[in-house]
Amino acid sequence: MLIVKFILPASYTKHRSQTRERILEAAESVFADNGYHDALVDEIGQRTSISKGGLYFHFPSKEDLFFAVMDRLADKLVTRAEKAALGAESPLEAAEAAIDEVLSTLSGQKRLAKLLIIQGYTMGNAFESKRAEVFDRFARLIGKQLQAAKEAGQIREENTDLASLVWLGAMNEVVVHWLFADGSSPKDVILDLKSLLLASVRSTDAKVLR
Amino acid sequence: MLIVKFILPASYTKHRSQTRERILEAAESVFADNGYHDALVDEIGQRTSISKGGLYFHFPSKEDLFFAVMDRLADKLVTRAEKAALGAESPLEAAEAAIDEVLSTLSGQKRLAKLLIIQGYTMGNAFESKRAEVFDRFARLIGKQLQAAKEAGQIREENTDLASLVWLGAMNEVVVHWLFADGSSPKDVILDLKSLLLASVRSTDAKVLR
DNA sequence: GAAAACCGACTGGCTGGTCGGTTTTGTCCC
DNA sequence: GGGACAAAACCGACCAGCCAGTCGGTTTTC
Repeated sequence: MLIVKFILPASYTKHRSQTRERILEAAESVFADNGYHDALVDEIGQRTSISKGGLYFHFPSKEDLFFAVMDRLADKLVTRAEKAALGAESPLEAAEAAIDEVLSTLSGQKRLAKLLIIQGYTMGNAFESKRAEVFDRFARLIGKQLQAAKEAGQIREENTDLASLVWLGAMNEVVVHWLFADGSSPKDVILDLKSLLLASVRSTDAKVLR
Repeated sequence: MLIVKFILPASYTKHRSQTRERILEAAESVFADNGYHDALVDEIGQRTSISKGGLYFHFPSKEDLFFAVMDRLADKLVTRAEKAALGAESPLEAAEAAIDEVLSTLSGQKRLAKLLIIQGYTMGNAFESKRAEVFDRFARLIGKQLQAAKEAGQIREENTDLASLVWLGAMNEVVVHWLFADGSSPKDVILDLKSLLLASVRSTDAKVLR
C-alpha cells in the first residue's frame, strides 16, 4: 500500500509548468530542425540549460516529449482556426475562414508546418496514430461546418466526411509543396485552392441540384 | 589512365539483373513491413539467402537500395495508370481512369501503399526529395490530362497545376485513411471521391462559364 | 530536514558498412 | 574436355559510432 502525497505548495505546480513550458519550447525548436529521429535529447538539454537528467524528470521519454510538443502545436492551430470560423456568416464561409487561417499560418511558419506534418514520421509506427489524431481534429473542424452547410442547403455533396478528408488532404499537399518546391505565392495559391475546394462541394449556381 | 574492361559475356548481365531483382523483391517486403529505419539489412539478406556482403556488392548502401525499391514501385504504378488512361475517350475521363486505377490498386495492396507513401519518412531528410519526385510523376500524369481537358473546354478551372496537386493530395489522404482508420468500402469511396474531384474543376452543367 | 528538482558520466544495445578471404563463373588455349 | 587463370560474386565476423535512458549523488526549495 502506498500513500500518495497530494498536498503540494501552490508554487510547485507553477514552477513546474514553467519549466515544462521552457522544455517544450526548446524541444519544438530542436524537433523542427532535425525531425524526431535525428533530434538529440542532449541538444534539447543544451538549449534549455537543463541537463538530460532534468529533462527526464519532467518527461518520461523522448517520445512523450515529442507528443507533448505536437499536442501543444495542434492546440494552438485548432484554436486559431476555431476563432476564425466564429466570425463567419454562413457555415461554408466558416469552413473557408478556418482553412484560410490554417494555411496562412502555416505558410508563414514553415518550420512548424514541417514539424506538424512531417517530422514525426522519422519516429516510425508510433507516430502514425498521433498524426491520425491531429488530422482528425482538423477534419472534424471542417466536417462540422460542412455538415451544417449541407443542412442549410449550401452544398450539393452528401458525403461530408469524405469531403473534409479531401479538403484536408488537398491542404496538406499544398503545404508540403510549399515546403519542398515552392516558388508560388502563398496568397494566390490559397485563393485558388479555396475556390477549388468550394467548387468540389457547392451546389451548382444554376438550380440544377442534380 | 585506366583501361576499362567492357567485353563481358552476355549472361553476366542477365544473372546480375536476376539477382538484383531477387534482392529488390525481398527488400520491398522488408521495407514494407518495417519502414526504412527499422528494416535491417541483415534481414533482407536472410530472405534472399544472400549475405550482407553480397547485398553490398549489388547496392552501395541501404539508402540506394530503398530508392531502387521506390523507383520500381512507382514505375509499375505509373505504367498501370498510363495504360488505364489510354482507353478513355476524353481527357477528363482519362484522368478519372488514371486515379481509379491507382486507387483500386493501392486499396488492394495496403502494404505497398504504405511503403510508397509513408515508410520512407523514417529515413529523414534524404527521403523528402524522393517523395517529391514520385509524387511529381503522378501529378504530371494528372496535370497533363487536366491541361488537355481545359483546352477542350471540359473544365472551368484555370490553374491545372494546382488542381492536380489537390487531386493528388486528396487521393493521398484517402489512402492514408484506409491504412490507419478504415472501415469504409473502398469501391464506394472511390466513386464519391471521383465525383468530388470532378466537381472541383468541371464546368457547371448550365453554361455559366464564368 | 525532507522532498523536489536537477546533474552528467556512464552503459548497453543496436546495426550499417567493411574487408580479407573463399567460391563460382566464364574464357582461352592446348 | 580439361587445366589454368582472372574477374565476378559472394561470405560473414567484426568494427565503430551512435544515443536514449539510468542512477547515485548534489543542490534548491519549502
